Amino acid sequence: MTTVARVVLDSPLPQLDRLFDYRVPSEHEDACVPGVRVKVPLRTGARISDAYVIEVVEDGPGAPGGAFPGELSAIETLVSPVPVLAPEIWTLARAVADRAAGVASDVLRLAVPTRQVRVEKAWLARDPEHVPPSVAAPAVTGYADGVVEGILAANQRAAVAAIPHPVQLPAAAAAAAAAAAAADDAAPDDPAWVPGWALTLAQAAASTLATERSAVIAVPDFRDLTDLERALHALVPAERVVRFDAKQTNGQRAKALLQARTHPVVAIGNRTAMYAPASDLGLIAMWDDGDASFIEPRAPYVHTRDVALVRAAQSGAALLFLSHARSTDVQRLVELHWLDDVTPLRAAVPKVIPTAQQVSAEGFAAQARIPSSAWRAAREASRTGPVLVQVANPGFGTGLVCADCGERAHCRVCGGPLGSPTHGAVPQCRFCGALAAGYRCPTCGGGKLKAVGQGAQRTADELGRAFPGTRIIVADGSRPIDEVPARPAVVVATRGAEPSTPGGYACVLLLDGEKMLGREGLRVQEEVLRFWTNAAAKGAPGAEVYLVGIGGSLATAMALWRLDTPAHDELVDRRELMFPPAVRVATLTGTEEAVTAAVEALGEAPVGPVLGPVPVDDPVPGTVRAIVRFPYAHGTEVAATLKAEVIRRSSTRRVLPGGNRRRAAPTLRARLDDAEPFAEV
DNA sequence: AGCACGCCGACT
DNA sequence: GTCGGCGTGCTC
Repeated sequence: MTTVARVVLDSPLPQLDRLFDYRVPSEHEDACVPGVRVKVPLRTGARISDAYVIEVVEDGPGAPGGAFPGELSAIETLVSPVPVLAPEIWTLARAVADRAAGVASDVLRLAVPTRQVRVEKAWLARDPEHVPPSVAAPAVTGYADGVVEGILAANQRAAVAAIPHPVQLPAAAAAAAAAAAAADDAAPDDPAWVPGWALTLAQAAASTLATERSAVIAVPDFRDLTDLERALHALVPAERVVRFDAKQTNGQRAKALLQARTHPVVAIGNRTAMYAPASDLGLIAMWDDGDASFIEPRAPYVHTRDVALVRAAQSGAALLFLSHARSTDVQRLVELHWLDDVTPLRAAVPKVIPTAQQVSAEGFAAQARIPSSAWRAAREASRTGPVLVQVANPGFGTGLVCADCGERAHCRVCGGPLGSPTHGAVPQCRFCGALAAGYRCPTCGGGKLKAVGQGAQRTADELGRAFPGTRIIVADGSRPIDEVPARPAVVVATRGAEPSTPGGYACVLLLDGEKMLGREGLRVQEEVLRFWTNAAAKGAPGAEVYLVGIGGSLATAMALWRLDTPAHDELVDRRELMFPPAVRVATLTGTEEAVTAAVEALGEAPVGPVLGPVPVDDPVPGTVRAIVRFPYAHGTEVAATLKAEVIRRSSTRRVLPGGNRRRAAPTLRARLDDAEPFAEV
């Protein structure tokens, strides 16, 4: 009778992506439980691999069938008795990897931080009797009575249109009121305002916590995380909120991970939060799933939305996607009736006023870009509170041209476009950053450059002249501002970098919309709608929002605040073209032979013509790439076939045509649901 | 990845 | 007759 541990190796090799059996030495029998880290010998005893124990079984004379027939090696070291890999996170990683034809240990690398001895010691020494304070279930406000609560209670799933304006936190409001009554020392910048979505998610999380179940919430960026955390702290004891984010040290992440496993908590954060091992999961939620930050840059490149969908299916927890502009991916699930469609009470949607007139010629003053109605409204509003002006580009202009002949100025190093970050600064390449002092136009020899297009700085300069005496604030990627005070000012911000203001802006101007829509790409329209709606939602309830230079169906959708309509229309187009997310895609790269064989192995599963193979020279010359499209219903089968092909190729030939051995370049790589090939369609 | 096993050319 | 070449395949 021996104790056998089935382990998953920490290896990126697809042929090792399965469970291996090892004998558990008797001195480790007590501590060897699922989730602990071990070191195991591989092949020859000299090679040691890190691994996680997945299950522990007794293997005796009446051994269970299917066990490894040969003689087992013993576990080399039991690294720590702390079980860091929760069973449900293993199941999740396995399913996420399978869906993407990837390797489970790659997913585990995203889900489990590296070991932190001090943190583990502190956790082992914790008081096991300690019970954190319980939480009262708040009402979810701003929606029809009981609608969101009903979804949570029944573990259902929904796409939820967010409340499109800032809201005041109930508890903080009460505290502020009490403070004002006792002594008149309220803080000048009131921390009691958060975006509507943040309060809704905090209320939903608190309701879940009230039933002693956990919630996991993923948001795209750091500022969103701050907003959500602030809202949660008004409803939930700090001890019950666990944060996962990219800026954390490894120790902080390791601590958060163990904390999440100990008691029901609200786990919040960026992409990695979706892998938080929160005990007894009751709610999975995402804010603004269309944000590109949710695209995982590490193998197997699984989008957080897909992780959420897999986890929801496995856990049976409620699932909420909150956003203003709906992604086509979520729209697809709504149209399948897999997600319910929930909208807030329409008491205070932004008053969007599209102004369709065309004012796009380059080099005009700000005044000329802004229609007179919007101009008057902004001027009026800037007397009482801050006005937000959204522009497409940072800096002084979008680019530089020769002042004499009008030829576009390019970098001498890499050929990229030149720009000038501040007025009068030395021109700099926007791609490689090289400075271009003493630039001479290669066409006419002229030495003077002028800016074309309007950046945030130029718009700010012009507005400053047009609004004498008004404070002008510029916020962009290089000068981020989280919040501005609720005082008269004009805030010029690039899309996505808009500061918040307590209570919301008095008026919002959305400039450059046409320019933003002019970019090429499959998801441009979705993205622009996100930028517009997220900026519009920074306005006070019912504030006027001028959408400049836009007409047609997008303007109508904005004016009616019906953001599912463009998502639906877009999805109809994608179905016709067979582009994602109407279908799934697999990108295959490698030798022509391997790629062709992989396409053939897929048999009848793909739909539409195979795109390629075309030469790409990406890892090495001689590489080709093909894109196949397939229906969601064939996903399991396609991923399994491609994974098998990758394994087959990884353990056979590593020689490229020409006879030179290329050990670094695998003959076949498969990547599923990669949006990049379509980014410029 | 690494490393052992296996079937064809030049050596004491 | 054997030593060793690297292509092929496996790792509990």
